[in-house]
Amino acid sequence: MAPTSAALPASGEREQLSLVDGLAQLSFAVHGVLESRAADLDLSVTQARLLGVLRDRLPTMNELARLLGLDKSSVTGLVDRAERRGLVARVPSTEDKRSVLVKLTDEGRDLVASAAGGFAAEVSALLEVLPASDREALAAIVSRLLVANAARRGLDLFPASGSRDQSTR
Amino acid sequence: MAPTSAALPASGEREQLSLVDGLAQLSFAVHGVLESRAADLDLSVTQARLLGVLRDRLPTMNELARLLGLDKSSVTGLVDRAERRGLVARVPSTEDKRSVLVKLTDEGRDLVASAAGGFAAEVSALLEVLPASDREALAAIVSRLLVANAARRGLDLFPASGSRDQSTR
DNA sequence: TATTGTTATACTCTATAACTATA
DNA sequence: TATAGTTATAGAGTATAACAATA
Repeated sequence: MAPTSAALPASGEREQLSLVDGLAQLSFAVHGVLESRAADLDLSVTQARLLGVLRDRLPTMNELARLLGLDKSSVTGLVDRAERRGLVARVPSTEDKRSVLVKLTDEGRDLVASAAGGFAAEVSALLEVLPASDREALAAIVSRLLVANAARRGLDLFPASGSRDQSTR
Repeated sequence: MAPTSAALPASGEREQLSLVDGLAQLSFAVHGVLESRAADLDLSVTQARLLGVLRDRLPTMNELARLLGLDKSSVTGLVDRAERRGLVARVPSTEDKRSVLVKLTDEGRDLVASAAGGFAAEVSALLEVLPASDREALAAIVSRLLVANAARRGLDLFPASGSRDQSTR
């Protein structure tokens, strides 16, 4: 189920990977790890993302839709299926009677911890072929890249640090 | 449609991104770029992958299934929809009358070139926030990482360089 | 009137199982 | 008998449009 080849980029003309092609292949590899670790727990990547988002948030359906980049009607079905499995629960909002909050159940929390652990272990294994100096340099550069782009788009890279939940108001 | 946050990893406790979390977020960012560039051309990521795989191959349905990591019945539908749009064509094999070869049409080739160009441009834009020295270091490290892991799994990172097509026999 | 969430509907993507035609 | 491909069927995931309840 894990896609092994990059497919779209890297038409394969050079003998050395370009940065764009390299990042594309790396991205597929990491995405494939996520896919297979989630599948081990009978989770799709989407369900895993849902649980991941809920780890440090108690969002409304609407906020969830924005966090996941989906239409609200898609989130209805997504949460339906997760709720049917006992991984999340809908909680009526007291502030606004139209709203519904979505929270992780204990079972959901266990499952997402498990998935995150497996994911981290397998990505770490991928990285073991690199010398420690490369890993340190890579961490620093990737961090700079993400921070700079997040800043450029006015996003919060560390949502749960300062104020508690509901970050995207 | 592009997922902005990493969601699963990065529970958000540190003030500095770990390498695993960073790679996860980077992977989501790159995947999101692929998604949105493909969507611009009314392609799903799956359709884009199909076209990408076909750029330098003339595989049978069966080979295509292995290349994409899908069941052959899934590939039937995938190719059906692409064929209906005029992006690929089925060609009966002369060697084995059971087999069907799948090839890119001219229109499909144009479209995938367009998609690849847009993808490269947008990923390059993401990278522009980095100093050139970081980009060079990143390219070198990512390349080492991919080559080492490919070698560890006995894979061919440069399929179309030596022998022509049908690499995964 | 505007917003929140759900429902109805439709399409893509995916898999399993059964089938047809060839080998 | 085994392999290549398709079909039938089922389910997840997604979106658009229409709706009910609440603001």
